[in-house]
Amino acid sequence: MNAPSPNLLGSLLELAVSTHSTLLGRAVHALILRTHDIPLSSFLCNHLVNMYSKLDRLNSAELLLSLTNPRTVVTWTSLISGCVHNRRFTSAFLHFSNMRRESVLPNDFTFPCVFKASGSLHMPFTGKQLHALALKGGNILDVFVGCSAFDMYSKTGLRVEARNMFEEMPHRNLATWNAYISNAVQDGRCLDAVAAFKKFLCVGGEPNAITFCVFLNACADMVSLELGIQVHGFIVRSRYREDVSVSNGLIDFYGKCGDIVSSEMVFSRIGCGRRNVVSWCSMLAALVQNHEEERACTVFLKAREEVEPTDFMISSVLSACAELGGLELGRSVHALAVRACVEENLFVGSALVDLYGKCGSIEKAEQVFREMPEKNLVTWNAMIGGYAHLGDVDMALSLFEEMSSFGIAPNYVTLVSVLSACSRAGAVERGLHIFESMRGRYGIEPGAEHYACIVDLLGRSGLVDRAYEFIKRMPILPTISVWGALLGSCKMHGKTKLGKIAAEKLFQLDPDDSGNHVVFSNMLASAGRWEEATIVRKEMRDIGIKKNVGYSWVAVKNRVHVFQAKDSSHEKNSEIQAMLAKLRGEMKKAGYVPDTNLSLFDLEEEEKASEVWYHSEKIALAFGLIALPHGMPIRITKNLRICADCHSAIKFISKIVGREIIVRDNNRFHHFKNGWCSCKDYWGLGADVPFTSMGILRQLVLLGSSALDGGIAYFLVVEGGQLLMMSQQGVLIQGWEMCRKCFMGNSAAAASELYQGVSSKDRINQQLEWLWMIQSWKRWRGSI
DNA sequence: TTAGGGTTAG
Repeated sequence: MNAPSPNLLGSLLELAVSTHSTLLGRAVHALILRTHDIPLSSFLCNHLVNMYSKLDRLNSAELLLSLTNPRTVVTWTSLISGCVHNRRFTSAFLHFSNMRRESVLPNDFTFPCVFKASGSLHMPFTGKQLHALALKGGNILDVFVGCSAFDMYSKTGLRVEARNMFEEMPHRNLATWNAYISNAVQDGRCLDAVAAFKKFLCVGGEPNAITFCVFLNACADMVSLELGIQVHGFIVRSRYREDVSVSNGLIDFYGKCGDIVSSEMVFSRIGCGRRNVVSWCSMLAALVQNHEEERACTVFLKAREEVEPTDFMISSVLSACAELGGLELGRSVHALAVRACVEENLFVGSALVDLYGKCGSIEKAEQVFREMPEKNLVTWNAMIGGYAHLGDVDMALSLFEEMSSFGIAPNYVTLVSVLSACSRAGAVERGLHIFESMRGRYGIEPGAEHYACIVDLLGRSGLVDRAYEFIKRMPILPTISVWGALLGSCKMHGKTKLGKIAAEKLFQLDPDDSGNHVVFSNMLASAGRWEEATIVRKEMRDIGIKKNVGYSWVAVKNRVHVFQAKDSSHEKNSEIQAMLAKLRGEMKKAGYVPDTNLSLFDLEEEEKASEVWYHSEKIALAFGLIALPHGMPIRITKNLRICADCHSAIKFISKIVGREIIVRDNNRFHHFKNGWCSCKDYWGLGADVPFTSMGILRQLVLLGSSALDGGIAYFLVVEGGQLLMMSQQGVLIQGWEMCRKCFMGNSAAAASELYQGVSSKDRINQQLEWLWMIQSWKRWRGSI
């Protein structure tokens, strides 16, 4: 056999790089060693160094470099560029200085790499030294070098140097202008970006896909829908009409401007064949940004049919889950993250901490937080927010201190969490102290959310009048949340007169919200002012505000059982009623008195007691007690807030039956155990907006814990009251029994059928999947 | 005849 030519081998190594295949790279390396004499030529060595460093196999690349003779600037630049490519900027500098130690001079290819490294590491002084070196060698005149130096100055915040660099450039090309516009946008100088774009067009420049994307970002940041629409028109007339990345930029732009309909239009225009993972992510992010979390989850499930999940996609959908309180879907997405090896990603990790914190699984949030190799402010905020959610002021404050000891400065969001933790825990003095030191100590101007926290803090602790005085002295206009906090406190402490003031402000600011009307009428009702309460209810009806219908549901085996108030339609109704009667007797003995304040009509006491007694969450709980094995926690979900009576009743029941009961309402989680609730009797005073429609109930995704064990996610989808199982690609698994068999390890055929729905890009991937499968099965068997 | 700049999503 003739030895393959160096050119052919070089091309094969390039192929290995472009397909991210270390396997191919190593195979070609082996072929080279078999067919070529040692020492290898510099040409082949350079290719090998490049291949290994691009594929992030730095040890191999360094070893190859040490064997290369002579080592030229090409050898070194191959290694350095690979480091930069894999964001190993410090290694890039290490090799750069090793190169200089061998007296090898950097060239026009080396400088862009090291400029990028210093820009990314925010090292302006190193950047300046490099600039001096590039001036001395004359490399700065090169358009690539000049552009990357300009980019470095922009990214390290040296605006004057950046501008000088741009103005002194002998040549500018499309990339230079793109870099200019992009940095202007990132710097918040959007008008400058627009001016540059116009100037670029004036000097006869022809924009490309990147120019459009970057420019659309400027439009989105200025929320200039009009300008963006003009650019859209421009794009439609250009040859970038069909360009996927430009379309993705448009989806993002419309999403940021709140025009979700246009985002969807652009998305659907791309079509199935051409849309890529970024298209899906942009669409997903646009929905999340516009608070369409349920649709975002649906889009995510559809995206899974076409593309492999990325860290971007997973973190976006996790934030949708967190907003919805969708612990089950969130857990299955966590499993996907493990499988996709992105669970350590900064954004994914932060989103997981946020999800578990918001869903009340604080131990899980702590675990993810502790295990994250890298944290940023968002991560810390998510964890502090988790403690705030629980009302654990001590943990929230100690983490806040710890964060400062790591040299991380808090921001607006951090202080909202810290203050809300104080208010939930009734830590009035500490809360006020932190609020007063916001400007001086942390340099943060208090915003509406901070004021709302303080109103809540004062009001909740009974200082309702002081809270009102505080509002009157506010330097900014009080928002819905500020008045909402006051109304809630008034209801809590029976301050009807002040409550009326707050309610009237709320009706002005947010006339369509049913929650405010409900809280107000309930406040009047609990003060015995039934006539006025009835008037508010009538007003609500007259202007067409309806109180949302409450549902509670509980999952038992492979079915979700949904209940409404006074529901008697369930097939086990007689057993449910018997259970309720039994509980009622035992609770009465334990000292339970029905809290009828929240039953909404002017009824006799006896009738009111029975109204609250038949709330949907109590019926769901009674059913759970009948249907779920003893010792198993009962998880109930409710689309509205849990009422005070049910909250008190479930505390009693948790002690009587010795069971853990977890109720997830539209606002938060309640973890009942031995007569106590994790919320410490606080569950927010927010509006009574249902967190989920019945639509999502059908889409509700549940997940058995076994799936998390092996990092394999199956979606259990509720459809028509039946639980169905779906693979990650959205393929329906026929028969729950088969899946069970598969986990029992009884049927290899069932397992392989299950796996038909899972795409395997190459054999290695498939083997890994099988490995996961076997491991999870072993772990599952070990646990029973 | 091997190495390079600007890049849409959170």
